[in-house]
Amino acid sequence: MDCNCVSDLLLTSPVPALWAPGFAFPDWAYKPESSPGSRQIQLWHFILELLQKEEYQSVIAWQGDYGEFVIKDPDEVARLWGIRKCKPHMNYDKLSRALRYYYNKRILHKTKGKRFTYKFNFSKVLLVNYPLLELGGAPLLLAPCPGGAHGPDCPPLTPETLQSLFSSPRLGGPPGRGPLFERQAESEKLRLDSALPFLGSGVSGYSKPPLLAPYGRTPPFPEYPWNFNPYLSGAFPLSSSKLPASLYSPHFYPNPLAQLPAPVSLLAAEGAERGALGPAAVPRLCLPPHGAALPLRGEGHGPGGREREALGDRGSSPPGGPKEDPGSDSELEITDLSECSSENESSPESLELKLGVLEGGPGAAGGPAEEGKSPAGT
DNA sequence: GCCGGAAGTA
DNA sequence: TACTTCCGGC
Repeated sequence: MDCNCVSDLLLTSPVPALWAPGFAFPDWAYKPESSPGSRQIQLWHFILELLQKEEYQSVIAWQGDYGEFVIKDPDEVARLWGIRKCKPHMNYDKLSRALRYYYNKRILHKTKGKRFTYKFNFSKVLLVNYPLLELGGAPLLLAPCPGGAHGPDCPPLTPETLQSLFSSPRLGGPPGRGPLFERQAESEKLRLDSALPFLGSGVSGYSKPPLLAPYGRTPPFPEYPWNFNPYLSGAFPLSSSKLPASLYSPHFYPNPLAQLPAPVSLLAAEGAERGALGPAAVPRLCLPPHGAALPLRGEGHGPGGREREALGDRGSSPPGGPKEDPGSDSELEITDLSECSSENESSPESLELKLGVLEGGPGAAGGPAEEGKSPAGT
């Protein structure tokens, strides 16, 4: 059965890189065709998309530790996921089951004690998709740290370094050549998991930076090193709309899996995943230290809410309203499950959801999130 | 709410 | 393969 949902629209949209503390997901992370093992949108991609969109702040948002997010409105997230997948009967129970399958894959894990709160294992996400950063000929990565140092001895990769890897300050530079490509020295190696403590198992010695005042999508930029706010939607030092095109060019993000011997890629991913292999067994990604501190982060975002019939009451604007979003970087549109085939027995009028600014921005169509939702709680 | 087994689906 | 659906148990 065909599903003629709007997912295609959404998925082929140029979604900008989104945040990770000190790291931005390249746009391939949001493309179904980049989804490992599947041509369809994967749930974690979808979650990232929502997290990236400002208009869904009241539905799902980054919170707590790096990589951690809270589903403020489980029903709404489930509804959106159902729309995307043409599963009108989707609910949070089912969605959460899918999320739980990510536990074993180490893509996600649950933040215990916090309702509706999960945490991304970015190392897995990254390495599965991008096990080896092929640096246009520059020998890179997956090599032992200088001096044979491994593990804790390996200089950590700082957010700044990661930032530099995926941003291109040289706006006039040759396309497809970010700072990463300027690093030619063999000693320049990248090691993701030591620098991004939220990566890996989720258990690390990383101590949380001081909390900031309640954060919003308007970041207190000065508070962040390299102008980076992990809580900004699509947080990136530069507004995504201002990011150099080269940042998203396929040249900049070749698919290493297509270029590398499978064993190497697999080993990298596997090593990062398990973290159990000895250092000699698993090539590590290393880069020299930059000495930059981890970005501070904000906290204290107000609770969202959840009270909505699965496909019924939608409505108004999210708290703060889906404002005009002239700078919106994606052209997402979720319209109607009626376009789904057989499975969709919902009333056509029950679903009309606009994401992003396909035409006139989210405000034009009314955001999916509602006003005055009560805090999630049951 | 959360977990994970089991069976089914595309 | 990546969920979806259902469900018993905690």
